[in-house]
Amino acid sequence: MKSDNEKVKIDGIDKKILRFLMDDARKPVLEIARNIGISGAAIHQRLRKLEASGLLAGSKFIINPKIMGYTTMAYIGIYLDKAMSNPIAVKQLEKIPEVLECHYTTGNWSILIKVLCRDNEHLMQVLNKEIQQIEGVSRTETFISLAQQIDRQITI
Amino acid sequence: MKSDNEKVKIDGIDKKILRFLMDDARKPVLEIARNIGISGAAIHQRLRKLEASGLLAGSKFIINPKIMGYTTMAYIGIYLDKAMSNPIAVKQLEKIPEVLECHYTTGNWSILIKVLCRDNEHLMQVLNKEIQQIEGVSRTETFISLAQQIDRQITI
DNA sequence: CTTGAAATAATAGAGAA
DNA sequence: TTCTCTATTATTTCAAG
Repeated sequence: MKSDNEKVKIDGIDKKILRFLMDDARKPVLEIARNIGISGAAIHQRLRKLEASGLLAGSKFIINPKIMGYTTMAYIGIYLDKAMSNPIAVKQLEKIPEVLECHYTTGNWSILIKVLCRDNEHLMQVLNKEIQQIEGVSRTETFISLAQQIDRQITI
Repeated sequence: MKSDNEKVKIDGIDKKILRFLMDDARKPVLEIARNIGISGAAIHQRLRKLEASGLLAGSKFIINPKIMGYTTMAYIGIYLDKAMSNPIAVKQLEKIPEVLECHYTTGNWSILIKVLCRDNEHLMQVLNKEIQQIEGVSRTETFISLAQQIDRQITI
């Protein structure tokens, strides 16, 4: 694994491989091989290299939260008291399963989080009974995502 | 595929399978089978059911943008003129590859987007030469993510 | 859900362009 | 180096119980 900020050079074949797998992590290597016209072993070797470079950070099954009854997504900007250190707050946020992302941000807030809840009532409970209860949280601003209209990774 | 808001019932075995695959989409079904003590074919059958239910929305290879030289992530709140319809703006945003997410939100802004850029200068260019140039965009507020401290999917 | 068989894929090693 | 070819092992997938 290279140091996290070191750029890696990838060629057109690498890009083709990555585009296939970013779209479907379970696509068989041999199928990709047939598509782009080199041997499966070559793809395999390239994938090992890409993995060693740190560029490949694993793979995930994507599940549709709506089917599980989770239909309310929101961003919440959190103001922390000066005395409250960010890492301690993050540790508390980690314990709340509805918190999917947490960013240490410039601007108004100390922290910006993304939460996923079943409905607005559930969101209200998470806000009042979980997030507001964290010591050092002084105020929050909530933005409900009525629709997520774009969702993608970096373009290769 | 069930209608998008219909809940699906999954049992403990489904949950175990999903937890494995949400963490590593390429984990062999037989390996999961050995882990949880049922046959590979049973897992296969369950996965087909979960896929048919719409709960499984595919799989993705995750790539580490830092290794590609993309180190600046930011959220941008966008104010739209009343005359500007959201779908038209979204169509323009889709053309900007640095825009990874786009949410139609309640609250101050009409739109909240997530962008990924190489550095702050690149972010500035995307802001000034791409986003601000979209017709109907009156003002923006940018929040740079200094660190993403949590990043996960819904807990099963 | 299981078994068992057939088709397909992953992977390692040797050697050529 | 990066590829191809080949052989071995492992996995996927299907049909039947």
